Amino acid sequence: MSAVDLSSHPGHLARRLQQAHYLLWNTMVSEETTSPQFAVLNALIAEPGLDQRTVGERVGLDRSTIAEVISRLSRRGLLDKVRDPKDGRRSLLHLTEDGVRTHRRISVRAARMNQVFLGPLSAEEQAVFLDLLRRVSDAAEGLRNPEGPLGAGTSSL
Amino acid sequence: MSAVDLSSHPGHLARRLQQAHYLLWNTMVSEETTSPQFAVLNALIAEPGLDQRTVGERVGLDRSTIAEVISRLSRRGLLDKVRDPKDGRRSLLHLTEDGVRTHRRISVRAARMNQVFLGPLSAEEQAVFLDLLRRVSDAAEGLRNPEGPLGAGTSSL
DNA sequence: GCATATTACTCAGTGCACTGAGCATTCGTT
DNA sequence: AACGAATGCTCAGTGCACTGAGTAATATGC
Repeated sequence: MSAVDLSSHPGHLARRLQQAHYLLWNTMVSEETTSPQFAVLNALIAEPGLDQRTVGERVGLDRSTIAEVISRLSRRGLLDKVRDPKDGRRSLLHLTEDGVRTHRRISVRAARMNQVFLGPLSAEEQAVFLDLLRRVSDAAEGLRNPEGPLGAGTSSL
Repeated sequence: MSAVDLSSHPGHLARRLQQAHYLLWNTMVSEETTSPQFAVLNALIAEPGLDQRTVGERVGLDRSTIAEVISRLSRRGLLDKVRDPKDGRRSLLHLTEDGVRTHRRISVRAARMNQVFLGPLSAEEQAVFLDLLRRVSDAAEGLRNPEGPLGAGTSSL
C-alpha cells in the first residue's frame, strides 16, 4: 500500500541510465568491444606498461573484474600481458597494433554515440549533467576510500 | 597517443555512478536484497497480481533478467508465483507477508541512503540531477522502443 | 637470514543484464 | 477443428561487478 515512485530513486535511474547506454553502445559503437573494455584500452594508450591493479584503479574496476576484462582483451589479441622481471607479482600490459587500431576506431564511434546519448539535453544541460554525475560518483567512491591524493574534506555532517 | 578523458564520457560516468550506488546500497540498505529486487517488490506492492513480463516492464528488466530476480525472491519466500488458470502461459505474482515486511523495512533504509548518495548536491541540484537522469534514460529507451504513449518527436537531426 | 606482512593476482561463488533459441499455451483465421 | 502467429516463460551462453579465500612473490622487521 505504500509503494514508492522509483523515478525519484537515483539508484534506479542510475541503473536505467547504464542499461540504456549499454544498449546504445551495442548498436552504435561495437558488439565485440564493450565500454569497460574500451576504458581499459584507453588507459593503456595513455600509460602503456601499467599493471592490472593500476589499470583497474584508473577505470574504476576491482581486482576480479579487471582480471576478466583483461583476459578477454588478451584472448582477442588486443593487448600483451608480460610478467614484470623486476617484480614477479605484476603483469605489465601493453596494447598490440590491433589494440591501438581498435581503440582508434571505437573512439570515433563512441564520440558519435555520446552525441546521440546526450542529444535530448541542451549544450548547457549536458555540461551540468556531466558535472553532477562526476560529483556524485566521486563523493560516493570517497565514502569507501578515505584515502585520496587531495585528502580534502569529503563530508561535513 | 590519443587517449580520451573518460570523465567526459557519460557512459563511463553512468557505470561508475551505478557501481557507487551498488556499494552504498550494500552497506547502508541491505546485503541480501538488492536494488533491482526492491524495485520488483515495490512494483508488486503497487499492483499485486502482475505477471513477470509486466513487472519487468515496470522496473526496466528484460524477460531473462526478471525471471532470475523473481526466482531468487521466490526462493527466499518473499513472493508467490502461481500459474494463471485463465492463461496457462502467465505466472501471477503476489508478495507474501514476508515480502511486504521486507519492502517496508528497505523503503526506510533506502530513503536514508538516497540522502547520503545525493548529499553532495544542493536541494536544487538534486532536482535537476533527477530530471536529467530521467530525460536521458527515457530518450535512450525510446530509441529502441519506437512505441510511446505520447509518440512525440524524439529527435530533430 | 628468516618470519611476517604486504602486494598482485587467481579462483569460486553470487547477482545483474543482454541475446538467441526453444517450448508450451493461447489466439485469430479459416 | 486445425493451422499459424503471437505470447509468456525457460534455458544456454556471454559479460560486467562484487566478496571472500587462497597462492606466489616481494618487502619489512628483527
